[in-house]
Amino acid sequence: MTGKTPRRAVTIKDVAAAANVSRATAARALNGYGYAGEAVVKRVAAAAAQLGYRGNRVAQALRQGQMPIIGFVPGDIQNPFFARIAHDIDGQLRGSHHNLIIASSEESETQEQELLESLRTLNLRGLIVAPASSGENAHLHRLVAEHYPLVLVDRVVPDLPCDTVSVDNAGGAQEAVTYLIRHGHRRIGVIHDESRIVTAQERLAGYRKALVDAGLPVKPELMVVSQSTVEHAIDATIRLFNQRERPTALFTLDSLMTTGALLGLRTMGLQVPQDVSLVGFDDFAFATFTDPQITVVSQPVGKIGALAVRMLMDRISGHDGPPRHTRFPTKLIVRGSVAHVANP
Amino acid sequence: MTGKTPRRAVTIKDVAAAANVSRATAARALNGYGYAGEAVVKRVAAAAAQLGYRGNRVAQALRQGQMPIIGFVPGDIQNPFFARIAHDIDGQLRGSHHNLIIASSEESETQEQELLESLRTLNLRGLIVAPASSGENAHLHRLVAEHYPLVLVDRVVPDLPCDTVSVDNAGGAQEAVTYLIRHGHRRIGVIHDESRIVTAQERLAGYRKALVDAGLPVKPELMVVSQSTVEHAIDATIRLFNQRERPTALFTLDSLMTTGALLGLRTMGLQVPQDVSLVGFDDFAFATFTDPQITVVSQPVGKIGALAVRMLMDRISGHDGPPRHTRFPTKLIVRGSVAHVANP
DNA sequence: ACAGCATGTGAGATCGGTCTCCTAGTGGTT
DNA sequence: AACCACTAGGAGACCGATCTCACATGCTGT
Repeated sequence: MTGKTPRRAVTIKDVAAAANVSRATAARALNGYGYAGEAVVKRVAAAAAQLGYRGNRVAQALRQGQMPIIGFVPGDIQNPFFARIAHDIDGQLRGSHHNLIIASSEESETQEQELLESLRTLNLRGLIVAPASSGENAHLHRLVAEHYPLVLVDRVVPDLPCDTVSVDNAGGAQEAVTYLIRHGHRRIGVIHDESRIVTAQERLAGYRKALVDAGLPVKPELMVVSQSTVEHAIDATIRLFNQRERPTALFTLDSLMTTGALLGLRTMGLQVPQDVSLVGFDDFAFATFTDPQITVVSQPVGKIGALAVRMLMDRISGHDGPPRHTRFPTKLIVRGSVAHVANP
Repeated sequence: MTGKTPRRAVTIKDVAAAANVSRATAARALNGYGYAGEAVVKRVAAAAAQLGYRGNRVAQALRQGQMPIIGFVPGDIQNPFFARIAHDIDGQLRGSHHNLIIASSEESETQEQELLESLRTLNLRGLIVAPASSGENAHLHRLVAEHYPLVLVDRVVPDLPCDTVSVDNAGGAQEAVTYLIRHGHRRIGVIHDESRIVTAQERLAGYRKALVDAGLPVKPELMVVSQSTVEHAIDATIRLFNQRERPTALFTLDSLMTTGALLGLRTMGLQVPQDVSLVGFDDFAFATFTDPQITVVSQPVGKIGALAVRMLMDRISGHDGPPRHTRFPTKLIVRGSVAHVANP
């Protein structure tokens, strides 16, 4: 060990020289295409093994026009929902000799744009994106226009002609709120975020529809805005329940907000479900951990990543049909956080 | 829209042609090195903007020998601890024009090997790894021997000469168990995994040391093995507490096991801290969520990723000193899950 | 007027593979 | 003996960007 080996990788040229053949022949022998004599194949393989040849995927990618990599741009990798999807994508990809590159947009539109731009120039095979915004999204439209393989997960952008995998947010929310109404609740609060994010919009729409269908008024004072973090949700909950006429029930739009609501209610000394009934969108590990356990709208998280990959691979291998949209149904999981209230 | 635009990217050749200069000049104008006339620079810039030129990072990478990407190989991206670190790495990397590629080893040694092999051939700038095993790790040794920039996080491999960022697992565990001993506990159970993973080994060593230092026996029947999942930890807890002479306290080696222990104890009808005192390694969102809140050994998670990136960047930019090892101290966060017991 | 220098630009090599095209040798057929 | 089919392997183009080198200006100083 002389200490500083300047780390020069073994190239196919080295292998060819060692096996005493040309680069072309070495490549043929290693990759098993075209004609290659048995003796030569053996010699080349031996030389490659001996030198520890590993090929250079960058060079291969340049020649072939793309990298055997697909990109995933979630809203936030720390969100267990996206972590799970990332995990599933990774699993589904394994074996197809593709790597996964994860780059979180941190729910920032501009960051998302930069990331997509950056990933595009890497010549990835395709992208799976959960767009941070439902707004303009010119960058996504551009990708689609270029026929760049793209699948949207969780968040659907209206009018963007590409494959999507999502869940029935409106339906799930509607079911949850209807369930509360059936238990006699009339003043049902909701914590939602500013709803640049499509899923939040859809869930809020479901909340509205449930009320309207039941002939109940949609009251602005029952709808408080919060960012999707535990801390902000705590504040929002306290604001909501500090009103003169309190809600008797609360619906939260994602698991972080559900957590925040729970903590906020506890801070205020309000008991679930005696004082307040609670239903949250999105099941989460600790919903069964509390006392009482929380009633939630659960999404089939485990199916989303796998299906997205299948759709993407389909596109990559040339499928050129019209955009396909899959919406998984949600399921109301009844636990113990909702109580009946009497109506005067 | 004819429908099928075969997506041919704009190359520098196109830009050069449009600006009526040579490729070399176009490159100079765009990258601002060497001489370039003002008028030409403008013309080229205009042409590039007009055509939507974006450069091809694969080609650049081939020419320059490496990709502006660093890789992160965590044990499990679904583990909030690693998700947080991934998030921090990403943040720290942003602005230095590097992308992050995350590829989870799923705690499998062979998968880790394949991933590293695969990432190596992508000519990444460097790697941040949390090795799945403390065993042989020939693949890691090979990387180090090749002077491939490598930083280990969370899990230190003995004798591997590379930079590491970890926490004081032994010390933290020792502090936790000593804390239990001071509260009068003599039969202290521990749930640990098979400990291929270094952190688990170190934490278990801390448990042992605390007992030995206090002159207490280390009893095998108080140490149960469980995989690091909630489900397995529930089983392990039940096994542990089904013994004739029950432990009065329990120490768990990570947050998933703490969760499992809590659920297991609840199933058995045992109250924390009245029947059993509990301390967990690693703080987690829901430790403050339970009643009582859980006393834990917390790690400075937020510092690990950022420091790892700084160390890695340092190596990438040529630093060639001896391996540096940072161990962050842990902190015992006292909440309400430990009670005093009287000793006969 | 001409050397000497700073400046601007193009031709072509290069990175490490892949792949097309071409040549050469072998064996079989007529 | 002439021809063809087929196998084996080499030469060199190519992917897209960068960079060295050479060349062509125009300007200054003597």
